Amino acid sequence: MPSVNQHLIARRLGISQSTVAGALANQPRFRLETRKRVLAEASRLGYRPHRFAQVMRQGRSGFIGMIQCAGHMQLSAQRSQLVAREVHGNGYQLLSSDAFWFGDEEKTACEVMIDACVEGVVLVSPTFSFDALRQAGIPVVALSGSRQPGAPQVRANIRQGMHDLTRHVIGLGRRRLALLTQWPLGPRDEAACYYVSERIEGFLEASRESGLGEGQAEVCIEDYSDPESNTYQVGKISMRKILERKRQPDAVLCSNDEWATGALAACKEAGVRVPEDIALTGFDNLLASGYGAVPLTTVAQPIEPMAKKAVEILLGQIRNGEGASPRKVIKMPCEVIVRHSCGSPRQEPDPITDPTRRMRS
Amino acid sequence: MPSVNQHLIARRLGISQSTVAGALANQPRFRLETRKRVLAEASRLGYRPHRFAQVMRQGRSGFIGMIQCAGHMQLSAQRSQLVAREVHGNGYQLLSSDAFWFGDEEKTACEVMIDACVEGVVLVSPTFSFDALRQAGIPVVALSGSRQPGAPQVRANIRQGMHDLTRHVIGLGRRRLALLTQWPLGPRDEAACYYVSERIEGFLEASRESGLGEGQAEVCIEDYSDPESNTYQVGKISMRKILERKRQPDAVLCSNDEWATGALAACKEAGVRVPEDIALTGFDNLLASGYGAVPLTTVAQPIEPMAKKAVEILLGQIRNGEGASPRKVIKMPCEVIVRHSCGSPRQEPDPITDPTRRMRS
DNA sequence: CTGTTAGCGCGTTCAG
DNA sequence: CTGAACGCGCTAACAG
Repeated sequence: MPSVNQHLIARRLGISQSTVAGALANQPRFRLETRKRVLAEASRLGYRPHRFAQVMRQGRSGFIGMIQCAGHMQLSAQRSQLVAREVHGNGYQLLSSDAFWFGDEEKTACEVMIDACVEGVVLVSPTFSFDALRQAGIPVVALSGSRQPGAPQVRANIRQGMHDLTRHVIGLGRRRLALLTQWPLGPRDEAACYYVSERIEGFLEASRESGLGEGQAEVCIEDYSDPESNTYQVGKISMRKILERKRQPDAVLCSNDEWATGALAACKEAGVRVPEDIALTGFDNLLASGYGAVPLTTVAQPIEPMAKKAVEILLGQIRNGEGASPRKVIKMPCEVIVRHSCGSPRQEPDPITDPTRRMRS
Repeated sequence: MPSVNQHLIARRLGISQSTVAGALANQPRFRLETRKRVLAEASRLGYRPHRFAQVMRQGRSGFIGMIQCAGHMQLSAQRSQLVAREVHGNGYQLLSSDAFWFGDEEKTACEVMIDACVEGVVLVSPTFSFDALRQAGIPVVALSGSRQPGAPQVRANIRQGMHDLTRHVIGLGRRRLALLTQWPLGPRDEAACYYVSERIEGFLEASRESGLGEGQAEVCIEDYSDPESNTYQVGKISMRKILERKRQPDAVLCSNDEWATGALAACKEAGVRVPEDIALTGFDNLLASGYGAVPLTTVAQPIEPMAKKAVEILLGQIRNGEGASPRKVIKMPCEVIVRHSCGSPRQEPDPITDPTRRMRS
């Protein structure tokens, strides 16, 4: 397709194609002058080697694939951007696609990758199993998302993040905590859904450590299965249910920032003040979270080091031929981002002297 | 690279490679039985044609490229998702990249596309000029973003959207309007920056139509050039400046939803109520905008028809060999989404009987 | 109806 | 030091 090829350069210089090939590869066996002439003519004509021909000849494509699930979510988008930078930094081209682009989800995405002869694939927040890739002998690494059979995974230490966040909230004097979370729609095996189960574990662990008793640390598992409604909406509806109760928590820990944003809206609607009446937290530290009506206290994942590590592992697999890390899981530490949605430290609220509780009828 | 090729199938069936090729292509000149046998053996061995070899032979790659600028922004991400679906629906593979992935911005992105022999490129919200593609003879279409020399563009009718929104706000009784907008950092020619100038025009036009006089429709052009700060932050800071004034507007129209969200936070900080004291609007109708503390009145672009149209035009260019639409601009209508941030219709506020003005000292 | 042959652009080997 | 020749996997024109 590129109209200017080695043959053309050769003809214009009155030499043979293979000489051009050798000169372009800077093989020392050619006279320096010849090499210079070839290079000059090549750049003058705007020569670019035909990648596809190179691939056919060399066997390796120089492509690394990236498949995201739900790249429209901000966190996923941030991750993929960092992966891309890392891939390019290592001299590869990136072929990216989104599983949601296709009707039949993961199947087509895998075929695209296989067809393009990618040397490896980074799965960004996968929600399906992409076993077809491994069966085709392509090295794979998962960056967050669900666990992939036989592939290493780099992910955040959700448990530690939730643990630290819970302790922070308790440290501010809150005593009736609720964790708002949701099982994913797909299969619920523990390994795949670590991001749910670790949130719960970290939450309960921190509560126990702080001496919170029965009913002081409640886990609310929402089973909201309408795939049409967006994440904010789910958070809003879930929070409404909590606000309808007789006895309300004084802190609600949401499983992500979108939920928390929706929950905030529900509070506002109901006349419940944040953080005075109820403390609210998110997870993931989205860009918007610091700039809403109530800046969110949340947990940040180390997305940059995570992306770096994932690509590093993949390249290791490609080079060492699968010899690197077989079924390893690398957990990287989260950090609590303190903003305004939990307020300042406060005493155990005295139900008699404290007039701030429950403004709604 | 794919270890199973036509040659292998041929050997196993005791026929020649070219027969296999013909049978796989379903050429009617072969016996039905032969074709069936070949197809069966092919699928049994998991044969997939080597795309790169096909490309070399046929000249066409079956790839369509997509370059986004700032794919981490939600609107851009939504657009690219729709483009992807459209591209696949037309039997092409999508090769996508983000100009921000590379250090040197557009240059590498173009090279990637050229190297991959894409047959055309959709530019999603481009902020640079991607002339290198056109120079390489690759058909291009821009979806929103800045105008590309010699390439058709599909974009929203920003002017009409802003016009309708302004009329809506005025219709609710607001009389001191401010439009908050910003010139992009790059070159400021009108054609490229229509999304700024059309906002201004639509705003002023609607104001004039409604009989608003001097000082009742103000355009505030922020020149905030710190590339580090995010969009929400810019909106917040810009709004703060307005709130510091002696005489404040009673409606602030922000140039996008992120700005409006940041502006909302600034109001909250300053004790200014939305919509009671100040009406606030956004633009783009992001997912979050309906679920914040104050659901945003905003303008929705018809992103789905836009994506469809852009791909349709590109395919036309590819097929008809540049003959389709040379330097056409297709504008598609926007729709005002009414939520809560402008409140209900109200009388001209009476400064004496109305106690709601300006709570801050 | 089937097989032989040529060549897409590149990199490598082997003669000269 | 240089060029001729080959083959990666595939398609298409042509010969049997």
